[in-house]
Parts: sequence; structure tokens; C-alpha cells
Amino acid sequence: MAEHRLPPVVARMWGRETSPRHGPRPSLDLGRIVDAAIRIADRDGLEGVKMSSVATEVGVATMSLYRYVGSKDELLIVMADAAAPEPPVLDGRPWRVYLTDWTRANRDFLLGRPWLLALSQHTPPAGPRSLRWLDRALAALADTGLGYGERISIATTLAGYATRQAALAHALNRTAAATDDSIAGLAGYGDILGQVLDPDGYPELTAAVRANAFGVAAEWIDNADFTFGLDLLLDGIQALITRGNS
Amino acid sequence: MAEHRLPPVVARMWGRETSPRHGPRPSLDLGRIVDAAIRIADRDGLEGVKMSSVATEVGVATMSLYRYVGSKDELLIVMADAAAPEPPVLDGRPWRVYLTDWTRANRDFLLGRPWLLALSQHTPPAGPRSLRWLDRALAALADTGLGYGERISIATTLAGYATRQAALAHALNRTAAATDDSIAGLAGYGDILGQVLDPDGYPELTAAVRANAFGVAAEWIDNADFTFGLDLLLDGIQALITRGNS
DNA sequence: GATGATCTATGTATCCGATACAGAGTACGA
DNA sequence: TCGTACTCTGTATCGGATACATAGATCATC
Repeated sequence: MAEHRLPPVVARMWGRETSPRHGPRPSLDLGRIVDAAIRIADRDGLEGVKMSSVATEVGVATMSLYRYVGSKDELLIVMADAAAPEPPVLDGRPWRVYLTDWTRANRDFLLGRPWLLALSQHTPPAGPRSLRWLDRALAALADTGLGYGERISIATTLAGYATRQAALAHALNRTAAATDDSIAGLAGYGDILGQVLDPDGYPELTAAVRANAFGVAAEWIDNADFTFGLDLLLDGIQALITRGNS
Repeated sequence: MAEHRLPPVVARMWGRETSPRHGPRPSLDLGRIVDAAIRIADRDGLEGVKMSSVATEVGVATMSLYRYVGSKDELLIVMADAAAPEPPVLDGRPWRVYLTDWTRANRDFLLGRPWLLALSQHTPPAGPRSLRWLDRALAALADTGLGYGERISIATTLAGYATRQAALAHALNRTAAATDDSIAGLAGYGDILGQVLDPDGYPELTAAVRANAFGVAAEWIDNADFTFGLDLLLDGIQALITRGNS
């Protein structure tokens, strides 16, 4: 099996740096930097994260950071992993219960840190935290009789669902803010659509808007809608398991 | 019902600009600009899209663009909508067949234009193209007995699935490229994981890697894996419909 | 315990890209 | 025939990432 070189970022995330024998002892470590960056992102959003602001937060000169990360992009990638919490503990609950919890927890931390959404696109999960999430999901499905490939697909799909759901909620909030209207996101959204749609080109959508489907859905997003789609997925998984074991 | 002001970008996407009575006739229109920007993105990726490069492509001065878009961000939003193709035609096929097609087509154009993935986060769909996709999905579900809210949720979920799937495929390709290995993305990914994981912290994942779950899945991504997850969703939807009509 | 190789931390300099602003030209309405 | 409202463009600024070079610290080795 050919050895693949570890991308430098990945090595750093796992602390696999070859520690040097010479020179002054480093005065910080990647963790401190990443924490500072996360703190800033939480406070000011991703735009607030500049090499200079992070450096100030840590208390060093801007260029010092480059001793620990290869570039700003690298920093962002490491942040994306470090900002995730630990996955829910696996305590023998049935897979469906655990995965529901898992998916919801996944969405929830994305809601709390919307800037993560912008980062999720960059790399496949390869940090300690993300992989722990993956590992737990695989474990939850261990005695379903499903193969690894299937289990991985399921975990990916659920994580994707959580991401999407969070992204949607966040996007709606943004529009609400942009329109600087106090009206709830979805209602405003429906309202905007109503102004713009022509009934011929968009018959069904127009009908939906007229039926106030968006207005009604306004509070859905948080709970019912999430559960709704999730249950679709879980039902599908359930069916798969049953099929496989019959 | 309170009137919500249309965000300027939205107005522009729908050509709702108030055309001025005075002054020289505009020498271009938003469409030309957006097309140029898309051409550049296709060729050089999103990083290649600079106000200056777009201006050059169109053949005007950089600052001229600002007469048509309020900012670069606005341009990106409009691009995101314009870059989508038309949804598959609705020709009376059963909903499941159509939505399968719809979702696949959705994923496919994202695969062809990976830069769209980075933009999807910015706004909820409010452009003519995106909304046509939504409209068609709603229409496909018209005689299932489902309400508008449910249909919208379904469409959203499926679109999210397509996005996620495309993002995953793309991310894997990126890692493959970054490792500058000729090995297929997923295999290389599994390989990397193998180097980094400790079996105690990640028991299931380690097992999966050892079982070469990622290596085996290498070609999956394109077909089987996609269909797999999609069928989970569709099965769930099917169940919902049956339940509702009983 | 001196010396040089190897590191770290930092300051300065550059480069790039978005956009504010101001001026010059143009078409329509009166 | 103006004046006004608009378009196009060049120049200027500003913010932010990062290359590069310097100064000081530490350890290995003799």
C-alpha cells in the first residue's frame, strides 16, 4: 500500500509536529491560536478573523502566527474541527434514539456557530473532533447488521441533513436582518416571493405563498420541520435494516 | 400585510430595475456581467472572479460594474442563481421518478460547477432559476395529498441532499489533489485516516478503515452511494404519503 | 563553555483586490 | 438650448495576507 503524505494541516490538527531540537522554546502552541480565533469568530463573525486580530488576541505579532499555521486557510480548517463539541455519549441507547440525538446536537452547534457553515465546504472531516462524531455514529449502528460502507453513508447523510437545516435557518435569519424587518425570517421570505413571482411561471409556488405556507411554517423550522425531515431519513434507514436482516 | 422592501439584489435578479429616463443608454446589462463572471468561475474557480477580471472579460473598466451591482457579494449572489440550469421537465411521471431525476440533476450541476457550493450558503433561494426548481418539486408532489408545508420541506431536504453529496465528492477530490496523489479521493482519504487514527479513541472508524471501507467505496460516490441515501429519503417520503392517505 | 546550526518572534515592505470619489461625456425633457 | 440625471472611467485609498530579513535564544558538539 502506497504511503500518502499527510497534508500539513492534518498533521497539525493531530499534533504530529516534529518538535525541533534547537532554538528557543515556542511561546505558544496551535491550540492557543485556534482558541483565540474561535473566540473572535464567535464574537465578530468570520470576517472578524484576520491574522492581525488573532495575533492581537493572543498577544503576539501578526507574523508570529505563521510559525504555527501555513496560511490563513489552514487556520480556518483547524478552527472548523476544533469548534465542534464532543458528540453525545453512546450509552447503549437504540440506534434510532441515539442518531436522533446525534443529528440534533450536530445541528445545534452549527446554529450556535453559524460561521462553521461557511467552513464546512473546505475539507472532508479529518480532524479529531469530526472523526469522533463519525466514529460514534458508526458505533451506534454496530449491531444493525449493516456494512461499514452503508453505515458511513448513513452518517454522512445525517450530518449533511443537520448542516443543511442549520444553513437554512441561518440564511433565513440573514434575510430577515438584511431586510431589517422585525418580521420573522420565513414570513418575510414568503412575502418577498409574493412580490416577485409571476403565477404563470411558478404556479405551485405561487399557490404555496398564497396559502401562506411560509408564514405558517415560520416557527416550524426550529422543531417540527427538523424532526419531519429527520424522520424521513430514519424511516428509510429503518426500512433498510429490516430488509437487510430478513 | 406589511410591505417588505425587496432587497436590491433580488430586485436586480428579477429585472425589476427602474429604468432611468435621463443619461446615456447603458452599454451593458447585468446579464452580460453575470455571464462573464460565470465563465471566469468555470475556468479559474471562484478565486479567479475579481471585479477587475470580470470587467476585463466584459470589456469595460472595473468601476463600471458598480453601476450594475452594488458590491461583489451581490454579484456572487446573482451568479449563484444564474448558474443553475433549468430543472428537468415535468411530464406526468410519478413523483418518485421525477424527484429522483430532479435530485440527481441538482447534484450534477453542482458537480460541474463546484464553486456554486461555496455560494449556496449566502442566501435562501430567491432567484428565478432556484425558484423554478422549487416550483417543479412542489408540482411533482401535487397529487400526493401532502400539504404545502410538507412539500416544501421535502424539496428542501432533497436539495440539501444533492448539495451535500456534491460537496462531499468535491471535497474528496480536493484532498486527492492536495496530496497530489493520483490515487482516487476516497482511497487516499481512508489512507490518511489510517495514519492518524488511534484505535482506542476511534474504534469503529479504525475498523472501517481496516476493512477498507473507504477503498471499496471509492467508486461508489458516483452512483451507488448517491442512490443509496436518496432512496432512504424517498422511502421515508413514501411512508409519509401512505400514512397521510390512509 | 565557546561556537555554530537551527529555531522563534517580530518589523518592515509589498502586493492584491475592493471600493470611494470626482470628472468628463451623453441623452432626454423642458 | 439648457440643465439634469445618468453612465463610464481613472485615480486614490484602504484593508489585509504574506514574503523577507533581522535579532535573539537554545542546544549539540567539541
